[in-house]
Amino acid sequence: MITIKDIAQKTHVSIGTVDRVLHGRGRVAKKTEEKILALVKKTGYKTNIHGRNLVLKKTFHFGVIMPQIKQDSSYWEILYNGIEHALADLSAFNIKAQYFFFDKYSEPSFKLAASKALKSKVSGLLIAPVLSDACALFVHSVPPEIPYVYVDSTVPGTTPLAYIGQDSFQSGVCAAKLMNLLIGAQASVAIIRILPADFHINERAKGFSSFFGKIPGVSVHTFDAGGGTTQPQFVDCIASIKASIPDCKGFFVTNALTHRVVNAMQTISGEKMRFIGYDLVDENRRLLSEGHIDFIISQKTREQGYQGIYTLFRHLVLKEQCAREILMPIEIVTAENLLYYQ
Amino acid sequence: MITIKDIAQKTHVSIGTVDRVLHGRGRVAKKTEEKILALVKKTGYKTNIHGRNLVLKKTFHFGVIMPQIKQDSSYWEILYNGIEHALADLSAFNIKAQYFFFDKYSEPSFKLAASKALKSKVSGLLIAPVLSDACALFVHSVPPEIPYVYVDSTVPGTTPLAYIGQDSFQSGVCAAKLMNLLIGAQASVAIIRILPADFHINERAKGFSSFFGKIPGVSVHTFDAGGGTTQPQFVDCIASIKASIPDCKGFFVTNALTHRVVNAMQTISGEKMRFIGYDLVDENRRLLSEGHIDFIISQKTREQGYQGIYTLFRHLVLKEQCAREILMPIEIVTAENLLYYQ
DNA sequence: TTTAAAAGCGTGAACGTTAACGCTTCGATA
DNA sequence: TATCGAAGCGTTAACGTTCACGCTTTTAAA
Repeated sequence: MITIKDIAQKTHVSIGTVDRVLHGRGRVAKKTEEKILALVKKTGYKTNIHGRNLVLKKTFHFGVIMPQIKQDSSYWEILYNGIEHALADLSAFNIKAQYFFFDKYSEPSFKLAASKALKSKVSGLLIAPVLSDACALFVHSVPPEIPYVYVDSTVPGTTPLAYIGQDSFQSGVCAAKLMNLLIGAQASVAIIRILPADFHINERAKGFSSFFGKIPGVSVHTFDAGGGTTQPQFVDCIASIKASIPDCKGFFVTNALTHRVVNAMQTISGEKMRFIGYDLVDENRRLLSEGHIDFIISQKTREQGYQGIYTLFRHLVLKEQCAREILMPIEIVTAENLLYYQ
Repeated sequence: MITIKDIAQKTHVSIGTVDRVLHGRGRVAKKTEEKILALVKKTGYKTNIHGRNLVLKKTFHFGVIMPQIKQDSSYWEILYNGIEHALADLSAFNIKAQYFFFDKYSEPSFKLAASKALKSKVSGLLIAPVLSDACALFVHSVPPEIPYVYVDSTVPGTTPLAYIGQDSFQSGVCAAKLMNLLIGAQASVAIIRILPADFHINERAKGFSSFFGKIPGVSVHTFDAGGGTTQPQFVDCIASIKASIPDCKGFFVTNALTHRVVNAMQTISGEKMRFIGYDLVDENRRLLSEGHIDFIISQKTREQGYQGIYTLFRHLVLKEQCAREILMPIEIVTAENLLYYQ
């Protein structure tokens, strides 16, 4: 392995000079600098991470700004687990994560969490920008030396270090293909959007509809339901939806609250219905394994958290380049392969 | 962070003594040793990986014993990619992999590769034991200080450090569920086992059959085809299979050679057939995206390679405990979500 | 020409761990 | 009573990198 010492010897300077060049700390003659950089390039010198970490023994503070873990049926716990897993894998390096949770239905709550994060002198940020407007405002106040990575969604007009997410539209297409297999070529199917509908929810619904646009025998109806209502109210809502399309054979629920729709449906009628929904939260897992949900589309939320932290690590600790966009596979989960997801 | 120096100071000995205790190099009084170990436990001392690696600057040689990359329609290239990816992620550590490829249809070839691996003084082995008998024989000659990890399959009666693989039976069950959706409740379906059939191939077929055992309307027929034959011969073979079950609506091919069956079928008749097969090799990807294959079951082969190397790393470099068995998810891939798999 | 500042570069200590080497002390054997 | 070896422990250099500090040389201003 080639070291700073090697570079120094071959260019007839000291390691201090090489170090200054490598870190752009100036105070080096142009000719010397060029000579050194040329050799660095030629030899493919890469700084030894152990030497560096030993002397820097610097603790990196990563700030994580995300919704409260228990929101969306504890969907966010999956992201949290992925983050913690990455931190464990990187325990050889001194990395500390500090969480700043917010209420995904409250912009002030986001602002509070975000400003707290900035104040605690983090060296990088991992953000789940579900409140995109508030987030856009916030990231413009983030100093340029602090990189931020988005998971789950992205925010137009901002410049994150990376975005790690999903192709929501295509996941809807994928769900539609499966639904088509389940209900056949002649039927009606309902899309349930749980309010408040965010970017993903709309994209998923669009993707789903677009697939059936090519299947003339199937008609798609889109409905909205209030996710925050009590279960009796929710049941009423679902009941009226069902009443409005008598030949409905399947439901596509565009977020993790799939289980609420299924449970509501079970109290309404014993009729066999097909359900496709999102995210492997506990209640959905149960209904899937018992055969009440047919398919769950999973977006590798855990992996998103893992990759998010790893991206910050690569950039800040290893000082490496990293991909600007990582799109996660659209995972199809059913009773028969559920066991091996987590 | 607590260091050896801290331990030494608090126990009133030198760092040399602490080091000897930590490495069991003896030459330490029992009382001193106990005192040190107690403090180590109490403080939760963990050796700093950077300090260690700096001084040891030891290069770890991992040996990889696996089939030739191009066998099974280049299936093994996927494993190879996963291995290389892990090595890249671990480039901060001095790890070199040396590959020992063998012909999966030749035991002597395996023996040759394996003995070469042993001779090159590797500190750990990653083995794809597709030739399980030859492998069983071999691993008994591996000195106990050299750990070995299995990927793809395992070998009964041996003691690997870990096994990273798949639940073949359940993947067959999963395939059957999808096939059932594709062909409906009244039909015949064929299982094609490509010879020579290995452990996985048989398990997949069994899992598939077991699912349809509960569906009286569907009859399952199992056939063997020679994978090594020329394409005209192969076409004849498939043609005779088709002729023997006139109401056959779907084919389940138990390995990566799915594309050969599909291609053969296309030359025989234009009739619409359903296909479910294994592994995302290039030719299968193409047929999947063009709609000629309905589903591909993928076993995260890439991830297996990655995890295999990472397990050796954790054990040899970090000296950490690791899981004895890692089972990969059974991934369902179809035209609509293919794009995001690699 | 003298003086001061700036440019350019080298030195050395520190980070935590490892392991070879060497120094005491003590009991046993000659 | 010497001599020897073993037991027990400490010392030290080395790994590669970083950066504060200080030294010499050049340049510019007085």
